[in-house]
Amino acid sequence: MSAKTREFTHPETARLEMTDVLFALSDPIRLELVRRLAADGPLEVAECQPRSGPIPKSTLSHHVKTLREAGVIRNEPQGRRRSLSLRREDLESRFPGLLDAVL
Amino acid sequence: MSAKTREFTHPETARLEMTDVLFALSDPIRLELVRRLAADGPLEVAECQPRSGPIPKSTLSHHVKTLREAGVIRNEPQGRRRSLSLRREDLESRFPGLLDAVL
DNA sequence: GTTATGGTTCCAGTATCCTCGAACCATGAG
DNA sequence: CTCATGGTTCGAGGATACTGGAACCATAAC
Repeated sequence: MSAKTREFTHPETARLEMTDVLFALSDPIRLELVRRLAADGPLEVAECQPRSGPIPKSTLSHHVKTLREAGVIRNEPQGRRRSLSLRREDLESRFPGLLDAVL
Repeated sequence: MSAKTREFTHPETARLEMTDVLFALSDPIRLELVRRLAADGPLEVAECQPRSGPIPKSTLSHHVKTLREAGVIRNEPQGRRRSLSLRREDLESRFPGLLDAVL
């Protein structure tokens, strides 16, 4: 019940940079991850393995971090696991149409 | 009058990769260049200097090349100069809405 | 408490990219 | 032809990103 689990920092919607978002989406693994989040809703990190084959969890964690820091996804602790979700509304309000064009 | 000037290779519309396009657009200098092309129409390379301050022409040429190889812009010889233009229709047909969302 | 698990962090190695000067190239002007 | 110009290409240095193993951390289960 103690909340020792670190809450990650997420950039505010108003401060999202288009170049950062585009860069985060320009990697095949990350783009696939985002598309799956868009289709299947919130997922745990372990469920985000690319179809092309499993990658080490440290690598996956790195890509998740890149997407989070760019403001594309949210990473929230949920018990022992973590819930990844797409920041749909935030992205839509800041960069209208961008996410739809990418998905 | 001889056409010794090299024609650059431009990727076919059908073969444009979304990750390549997103990556090409994820650099501030290149994004600004694309936006100017969208607003002002075809430009020469020398006219594409960023407002933040002039950069060496070799650097600028490198960014132009990145955009061309990703299929974002066209680079055609025009006399002694070169004409840069946005591949609007190609991008629109391959990735509908993407360019509009970025501009 | 002990253990197993989902996930992050640290670190090093490799690869890729950005930058920029220098050399080069083709064209148009004189 | 000679020269100036717009632009590319080459090469090297530095910065940044991707990958992956190992250590670590907090939680849930036992």
